[in-house]
Parts: sequence; structure tokens; C-alpha cells
Amino acid sequence: MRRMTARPANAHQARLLQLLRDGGPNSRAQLGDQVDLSRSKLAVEVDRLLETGLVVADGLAASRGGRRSHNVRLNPELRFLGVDIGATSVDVAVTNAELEILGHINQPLDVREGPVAVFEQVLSMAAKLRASGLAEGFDGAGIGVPGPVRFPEGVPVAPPIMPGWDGFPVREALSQELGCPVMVDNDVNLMALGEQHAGVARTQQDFLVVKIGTGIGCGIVVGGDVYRGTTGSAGDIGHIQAVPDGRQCACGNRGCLEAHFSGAALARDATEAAEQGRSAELANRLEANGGLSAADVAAAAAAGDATALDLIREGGRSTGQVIAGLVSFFNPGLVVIGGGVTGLGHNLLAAIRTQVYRQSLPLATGNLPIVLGELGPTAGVIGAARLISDHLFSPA
Amino acid sequence: MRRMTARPANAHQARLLQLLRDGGPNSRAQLGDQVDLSRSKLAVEVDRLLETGLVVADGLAASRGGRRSHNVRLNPELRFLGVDIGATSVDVAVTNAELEILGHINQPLDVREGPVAVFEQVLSMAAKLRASGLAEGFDGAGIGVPGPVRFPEGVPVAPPIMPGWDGFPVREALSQELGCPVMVDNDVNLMALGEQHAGVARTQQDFLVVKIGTGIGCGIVVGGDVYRGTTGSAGDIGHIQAVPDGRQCACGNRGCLEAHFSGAALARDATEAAEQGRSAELANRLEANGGLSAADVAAAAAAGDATALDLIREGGRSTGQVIAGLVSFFNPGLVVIGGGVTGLGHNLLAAIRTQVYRQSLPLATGNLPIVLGELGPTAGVIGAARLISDHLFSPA
DNA sequence: CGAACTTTCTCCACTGAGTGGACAAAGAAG
DNA sequence: CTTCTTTGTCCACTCAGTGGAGAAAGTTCG
Repeated sequence: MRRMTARPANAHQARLLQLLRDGGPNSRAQLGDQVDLSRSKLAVEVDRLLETGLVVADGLAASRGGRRSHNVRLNPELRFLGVDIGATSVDVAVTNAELEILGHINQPLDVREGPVAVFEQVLSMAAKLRASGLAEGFDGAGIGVPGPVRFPEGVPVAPPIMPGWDGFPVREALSQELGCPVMVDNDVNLMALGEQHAGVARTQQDFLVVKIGTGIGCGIVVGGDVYRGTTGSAGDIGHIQAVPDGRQCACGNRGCLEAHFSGAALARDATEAAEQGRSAELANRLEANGGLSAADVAAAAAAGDATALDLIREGGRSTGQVIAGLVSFFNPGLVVIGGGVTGLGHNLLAAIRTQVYRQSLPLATGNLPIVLGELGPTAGVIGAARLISDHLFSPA
Repeated sequence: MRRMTARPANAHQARLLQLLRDGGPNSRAQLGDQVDLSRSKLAVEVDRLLETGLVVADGLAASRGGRRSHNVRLNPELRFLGVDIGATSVDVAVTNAELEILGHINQPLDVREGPVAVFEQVLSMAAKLRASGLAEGFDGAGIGVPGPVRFPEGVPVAPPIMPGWDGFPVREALSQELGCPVMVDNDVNLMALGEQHAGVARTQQDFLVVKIGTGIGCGIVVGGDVYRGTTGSAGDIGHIQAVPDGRQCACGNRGCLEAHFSGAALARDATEAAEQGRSAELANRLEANGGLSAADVAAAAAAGDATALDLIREGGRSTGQVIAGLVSFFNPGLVVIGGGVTGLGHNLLAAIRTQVYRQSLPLATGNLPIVLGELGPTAGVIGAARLISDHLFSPA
């Protein structure tokens, strides 16, 4: 199949595409209820979209008390590729134009191997998905990387945990390989987009998404739009001081949040505790697996291990300490906690909540939900698909 | 003179009004260079604005090599009232439509006396300015209060330092008294608007303004617009923890920034130092004035007093500590330091800079200016005038 | 001084987006 | 079968906006 190349010709068409994306098949009449246009004008724009092939007819809808309406929907053959590169693993997914996941692969990966090796892997994963019949090609791709990005150009800048990537033209290179438009963003921003599109943040205009994985970062949404900062490093909260004169951090300072709590820090502290004989449970797991991860700590805590529970609580306290400051400053309507460490579940959430509600002023916390993300590991790829669809479904 | 009641009829007219406000008198041709409209359409809109009386003819401009152009300008009889209520003093100013200050009064005031008493004083100050011939009436007024505001309604909410004001309909009451449209905002946000309009932040899209006065707060500008948060308390950074297990704060927690550095905290610490005999310079001033203020500390430091200098440095360190976190999170293009405490000048700025540049990541600080505000005590009233003019110069 | 060029401003015919009403098609309710 | 409701199409009309022609007012230079 030839890939779609059409773009909406004006803001009305863009709006209609987004309504069809977020609301599924719709009749002209229903669309008319959601946009401020006369029926005549609306019909004209829908007809034009049908001509481009972006939208197709989708049979008759049930009657609403009169003549049945003709539904339209986004072309079901459209395909987006969502890529979420983490520090130690990568997610690749195929979605339709309504951003439903049709196929999803996760593989371990070391981002430090550099862009060339990583792209080879990503492209072979995409090829595998294509080979399985889910897509004949891609109409667009979104990709998230674990570091700051110069967004307009789609280029990582000075990413601490992925040295070889600095300045690498990710957008252009991938666009070349895939033969379709590509947008690049920070992985945390994509997680925020995902939770906004299909998760807990659906109705929110101003909210924060804190992703605790190998590292720790924060997605910022202002007025419904992701805020990226002047140089693309907004939300880089891993090196905010959480503990004065605390642990030495790789960045050269002491007491950074990331040095005290993150997937890596938790694994390190758990191993330390096991080796020092402070937890039989953790020591057993260390011996069994030859190493410890956040998941081991979660399991140990679930099994009632006090040391593991303490590690989680202490991490939650540090994280809550930093989040409390952000809440005072930003006054969000919602805080979402996500990332690999969410396996720690309620224990972590409780510790964070306690700290935030205690340290921030009542006006900011009075009606502030602090919740776990809804989408888990798919948040990133859904956000990636959302990113490219936002781009393609806006006037050319 | 009858006050102006007209509003721009469409976005084009609004844009033109804003260009005339920010750029002064302009010819149709010059305006045409700045908006994306044909000369014909532009002429039509300018003519309509002339009909409303918002804009008036302003003679012939110098030739640019051909026929001389007819200038137009905002009606020079338009008057805005800018009010900046602080914790211990109030500024009231009259501006023309180009937001130039025509008259300015500052008076001491205790905001805790409640809205009724404060309004009486503000209205008499406004009357005094009117009586001096600067204005026959006001076309609009902007007012800043030292606490969070529910912006759409113009009502303070749960303001810690001004108890009697909670829920008082400031906007409606003042609009009634003055007989003109009124907009209400937090004082720090107005300072940000002021520095954006006429100060150091003229070219910035994303920046922070930290106001250190009796208390401490932060104005946040995102994409050129003030961000106020979900409940209007965004930027309330006075109670972010700066020193773990630090000083007891009025809010109930320990180590809040405001408890360690602000006009009030500095005066308290200086008095303590004087009484404990740690500074002869400060002790002399305490005896002479019967009390100490931030200005005394500034003077003592300028005179070479080591204790005063230490107080400033320590305060700057705490402030920088908090700002460093905000910089990592928000990645602004500029940080402006303002408020009464800016009298401490370079010593304070140096301490803040040191801390921020040391604690935040290079990508965020690499090209980040941290500067003092340009407008001093007029920032608030200019911002107030800007607030109401933005409102009036937008489509009705 | 007059001719040629520039800039500014006005006028006007034309385009194209968008509206709203009339009407037809299709179904529901009684 | 009649009446009412909803959906979709058609069409005349309005109005924002364009772009070119040309007049008005200046400058420059031979």
C-alpha cells in the first residue's frame, strides 16, 4: 500500500482529524456538535478529508430518532510507529490512527552502545512487526530518548546517560530509514503525552508526570501542551538536591535525588543491605539471581521484609521532598508517578504522598491527586504515536 | 471627559492596539510591516479604530523617501491606574495607554488591616493623583495583592499574610468604586509582567522572576504568558524547604526559604546579631533607628561589616539553593531577582549565582542570565497597567 | 525647474470562506 | 398512513480579505 502523504489543509480539518482520533468513528452530525461550524461547511471539509484518503466512510450509525447518519472514521490502514528508548530496554509498538496498540515488542538494550547500534535494533524490531502483518509501512513515527532533546530539530543535546548521542540527527536519520515523518522527544515527555491521551490525565490541563526508572525525570504539561524549556532540559529533576551533603552523585554534586532514589540507586542500596546482612530476604534473592533489581525489592517488601520496606519508604520520602517543592512552585492539578519503579506500588505512593501533603501549602495540595500512571510500560509508545499524530494532524 | 468604553472588535484591531501600545505612534505603513494584512484591510481596521476613539491621528511622520505618512497613536487621554499592594506599603500610579508612568505615589500600609481600610487608602491615593490633573477618570485599573488570587474572578484565596482578604471580591468592589474594568493578580505576577513589558525580560518567552520582599515569591512566564497554576498559587516558593530541620516557620514546617531569607527574616537575624554583639555596625544602627531593616543590613555590608555580609551571603545561598532546583525543573531562559531586598545588590546576586551555577546542570545554566530587575519599585504598577491593558486590548 | 522614481494611501472589483434557510431523504412514533 | 425528528444536500447570500490601478505627496538628480 502507498503510504498516506496528505495533511489537513486547514485548522478545521486538523480539528476534525483529532476528534476522529480521540473519539473514534463519528457521524457528521456528531462532529458538528463538537466543532463550531455550520453543517454545510462541516460537510465540505469532511468531503475533502474523504478525498485525501485520510478519512473513510464507515457505514451507517444507529438512528438517534430520525434518519440514520453516515459514519466516517480515520483510515484504518494508517499506521504509526511508537519507539520508547530507555536506558536498559526499548519498546517498539505499532498503532492505528486512533492510537490503539496493534503490536508491541520490548527488548533489553544498552543505550550507551550509541545511536547506530540502537537504531539497527529498533529497525529490526519494526521490521518484525511489519513482517507479522500488522503494517505494510508507516505513516509516521514518534521516538523517545532518555535525555534532553532540541525538539524542533529532533536532536539529543548533552545527554548524560547516553554520551554517544550528543548532536546525532535522530529525526533525520530515522526519517530516512523509515521513509516517513518522525518526531523525537524526551521519554518522560512522551509518557506525559501518553497518560494525557489515554491514561489518568485525560481531563487535566496542568499536571506533572514523574518517571522513576533507571534515572528520574519529570514531564510538565502546561495548558494541555508539553513544556520543554528553553534548551529542552525542563523536567530534569534527577539532580535537584534531595539530601544535603548526601550521597555522591555521578554529576559531581552530593545528595542529588537520583543518587538517593531511582532504579539504579535502589538496586545498589538493596545489594548493600544484603551484603551487610541486614536482610535475609534480599540476601537470598541476591544469591539466587546474582544481582538485585527494583523488582526484587518490591517482592521482598511484599513478603514483609522490613529492610526492603525501609528502602522504599526512604526513597519515597526523598522523592516526595523534591515533588513537594515542585508542587509549591508549579501548583499542578495532578501528579502522576510512573516508570519502572512503580512496581513498588502503594508503599512508594504512600511515602510520597505523606511527604508532599506535609510539606506543601494546603492551597496547592488541597485538591491534588497523586496517583500511579494507568498505562504502565505502554505509556511511552502511546505518547510517541500521539506526538507524531499531533504533528501530522496539524495544518501543513 | 467621558471614559472610553470601546473594545477592539476583532483580533486584528487587538493586535494593532498592542503594537501602538508597545511601539508608540506609528504610520499605517509601519503597522503594515508588523502585521500580516494587505494595506487595504489594514486601512479599514485603522479607520474603525479611529472611529471608536481608542486611536487618534497624530500628524505627519518624516518621509521615508516618498510621500509622508499619517501617524496614528493611542488616544493620549486614556488613563490606566496601577496598584501594587505589598505587605507593608502600597504603590499607586497613573499611566497613559502606552503604559508610561505619569504619576506615582508610595505610602506605608499594613495589609492586615483588611480590604476595607486598604481600599479607602488606595482610593484616596487615586483621588489625589486625579486631583493633580493627571487624569479625569480611569479607563481601567490593574491591582496586585501579596497572595494567591483566583484569577478569572479576581478574588484572593487563602492568603497567609492577609487573613481578612480571603474571598473578598476585590475586582468587583474596585470596579464599582472606580467605575471602570479592573483586573486582579498576584503582586509577583505583576512584577513579571512589568519586567516583560519594559524591563530586562523584554525578549524572553520563558523566564522566572523571584521577588524577595517581606515574603518571597516567584512569577512564572511560559511562552510569553504568566502561568498561574491550577488554584492560582503557582510560584509560591516561600515555603519550599531550603534548610532541612532549619528555622521554625509560621506555616508550621521547619526550614522554609521564607523563614531563612526574606525582608522579615533578614531584619530579625540582623537584630539578633546586633543584640548578641556580633556586629558593632548593626548595633549602632539598631540604637539609632530603634529597629533594623534590610536597608540597614545593606548599608552595613557596604560599610564593610563582615557580619552583615555573612547574613546576605547566607541568605543568597539558601535562595540560590531553591532557585537551582527551579532552574533544573523549569529550564528558564532568564532569572530575574527583584523586590525590596534587591538593595542588597551585587553581594546577594553573587551568592545566588554561585549556588545556582554549582547545583544545576550545565545544559540548563549554560546560557542562563541571572540578573536584577530593571524597574525597581515601578515594576509592579507597570505590570498592573499592562494587565488591564492586555485585557482591554483583546477582542470583547 | 522638470522628469523620473519612491512611498503612502484610497478605491474597487474579485475571491473564497462561511452562513443559514429550503428541501429532500430516511427513519421513529402513534 | 400521517406526523415528527434527524440527517444530509443544495444554493443564494454575506463578509472578510486580496491585489492591482491609480492618485497624492515627496525625494533625487540631470
